[in-house]
Amino acid sequence: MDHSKEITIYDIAKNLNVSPSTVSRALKDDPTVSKKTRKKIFETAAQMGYRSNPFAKNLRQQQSLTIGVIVSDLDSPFISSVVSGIEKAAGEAGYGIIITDSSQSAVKEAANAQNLFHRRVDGMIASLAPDTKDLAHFSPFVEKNIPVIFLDRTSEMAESTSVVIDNMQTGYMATKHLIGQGCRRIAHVTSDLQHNIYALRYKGYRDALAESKLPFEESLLVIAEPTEEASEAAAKKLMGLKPMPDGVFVTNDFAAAVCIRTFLEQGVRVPKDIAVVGFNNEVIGRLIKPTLTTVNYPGREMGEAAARSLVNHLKGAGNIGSISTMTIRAELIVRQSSLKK
Amino acid sequence: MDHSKEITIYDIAKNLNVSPSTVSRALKDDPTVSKKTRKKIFETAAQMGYRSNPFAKNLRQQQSLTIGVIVSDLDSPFISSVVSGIEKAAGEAGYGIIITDSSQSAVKEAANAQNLFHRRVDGMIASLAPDTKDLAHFSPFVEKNIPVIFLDRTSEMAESTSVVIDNMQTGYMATKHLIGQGCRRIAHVTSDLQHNIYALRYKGYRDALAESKLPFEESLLVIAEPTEEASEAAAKKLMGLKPMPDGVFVTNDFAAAVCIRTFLEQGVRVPKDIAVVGFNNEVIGRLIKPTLTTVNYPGREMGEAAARSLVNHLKGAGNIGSISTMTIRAELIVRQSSLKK
DNA sequence: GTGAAAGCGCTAACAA
DNA sequence: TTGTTAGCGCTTTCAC
Repeated sequence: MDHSKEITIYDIAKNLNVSPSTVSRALKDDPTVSKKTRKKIFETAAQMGYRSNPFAKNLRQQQSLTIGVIVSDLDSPFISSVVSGIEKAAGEAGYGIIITDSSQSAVKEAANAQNLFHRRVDGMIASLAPDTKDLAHFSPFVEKNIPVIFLDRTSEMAESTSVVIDNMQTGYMATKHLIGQGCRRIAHVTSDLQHNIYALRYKGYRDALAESKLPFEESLLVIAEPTEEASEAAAKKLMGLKPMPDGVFVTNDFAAAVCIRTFLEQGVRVPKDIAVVGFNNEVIGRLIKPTLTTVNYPGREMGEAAARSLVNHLKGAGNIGSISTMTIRAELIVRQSSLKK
Repeated sequence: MDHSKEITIYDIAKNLNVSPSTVSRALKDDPTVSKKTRKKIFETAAQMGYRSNPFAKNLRQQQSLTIGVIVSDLDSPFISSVVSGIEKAAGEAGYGIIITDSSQSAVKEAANAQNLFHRRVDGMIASLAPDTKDLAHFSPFVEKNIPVIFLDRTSEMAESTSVVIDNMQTGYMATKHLIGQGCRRIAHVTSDLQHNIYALRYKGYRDALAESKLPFEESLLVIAEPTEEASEAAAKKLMGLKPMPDGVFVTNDFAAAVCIRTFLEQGVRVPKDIAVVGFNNEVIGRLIKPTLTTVNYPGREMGEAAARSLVNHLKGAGNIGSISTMTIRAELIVRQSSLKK
């Protein structure tokens, strides 16, 4: 397509009356090349407008300096902060990232995995789709010894490195906080418990209740996808319970915000009648009234941690699976929506 | 690193007693290869676990099937929806995307451009950093005839294809709406007017005022970056004006939300005392009280449009610059914050 | 319908 | 310190 010819190391070599290998070496700042020639080569390279050809390099070295990323929904605040962290850490290490979005579909996830496999990424970071059941689409990577790091949404099956937060701990922490505020009848609005991140948060919630000898009934557990409609329905369901719960732990900020809005519309006061804790520390939490107590889920840090660990591994530390799970600290951010005292 | 050997077309060829060229042809479904051998080759390729080597292919064909993307802040709702649109359209056309984030810095943007240039992307999509003044870092692409599409944040200097919304029109539309609601003294909170997207919205605002013969004074124009502090300060500034404005057009939803919160805290009623229109249609707009009237800025569509147009061009339609600007329709979403009637 | 052979640009033995 | 050479895996012209 472009007709301005590409400069190669051969052109530089000819121009300077040295051999291509010398140029190649010089360009890598190899000290076996004399300082003087190195300098000369650098200069003419720049002046001739040389750019190295990564394809030739990759072909030779069998590596792409590229990391494949699969996420479930790029267009979400949490994921985009994760990706931004990955991009940062990978970029600093000289790696590029190829991003694919599974749109929450296991089928598309598998297609993306295949695609990235064929593009010969050096490593993978994946956040699984909600409905991903088996990990067969990652086995080509395993066979070829291409490291895969799972992030946030992992699978128990995965015998691999993953970066997660301590979901159980966060569930426990959030519930404990509500108990500390005097709540005695605490509900839990969450998503599909098949998924381990939700199952673990649920377990933390139950543990906290049990520890404080507070009762649990099935009706206090509401499963609702974090859509506007479902969250509104969930809130109404809670209001219908007798007696009404005096606290609720919602595993998503957006859903929590919708719940609060619904409560207020019906004259239920927050936090006085019902205290609310959300999850994710999204920006909305600071803007609604009352401001939202939430769990800060450090997406950026998680992305950075995943990428850094992948790169370290790639750069030949070589100790596969030396760490199998990295747990990033999540913290409770207390705001108005949960403060009864 | 991986010891399980890679299968090449030579292995397949040997296995089947045909020549590598036949295999190469067959794998591309070239009809000059007999149907029978084609089928056999496909089967053994699959069975042997062959994957084509994109580096060799790229080296031969001088193209990477990759699009470089530069954004100013990946971790923002608008940008992430843009990227998600790019990913979708590019992926459908068989292109991968390499994403880089300039963190709003012109310097980093230039570094990213260089990086992508060296990675030999086939095309580029860029959303400029706020402080990017000159476009020198894109000239290597121009010289090599690599198409660059600018998105959203463009530059007048750019003699290239760009995808934008009609910013002037949105400014006009938003202001006109406020006028229609009976506002007579309308303020404008926006960012650095050096940047054309803000300059154009401002012009639209002024045009609407002029058309309705409404007065404008300098004090009605408040420049504030969309941070929490600056937006709060902006709101306070407006409340201090005498007489106080009865309407305000804020060029960012988050900033608008902070303004509303600040107004309400000081006992200023929205929309009764002051009507508010935001910009971007972010999710917060639906959750705050009152819900926020805003301009819907279709990030996903813009990303898709940019990628599709780039890919078309790449696939050899070849008509460089046949379209120089694609304008995507933006629309006003009316909610409570602006309804005086 | 199929094969032989050259070459894309680079790196890394090995030689000098 | 520098040069020679082979080869990474693929495509494509030209020949058969």
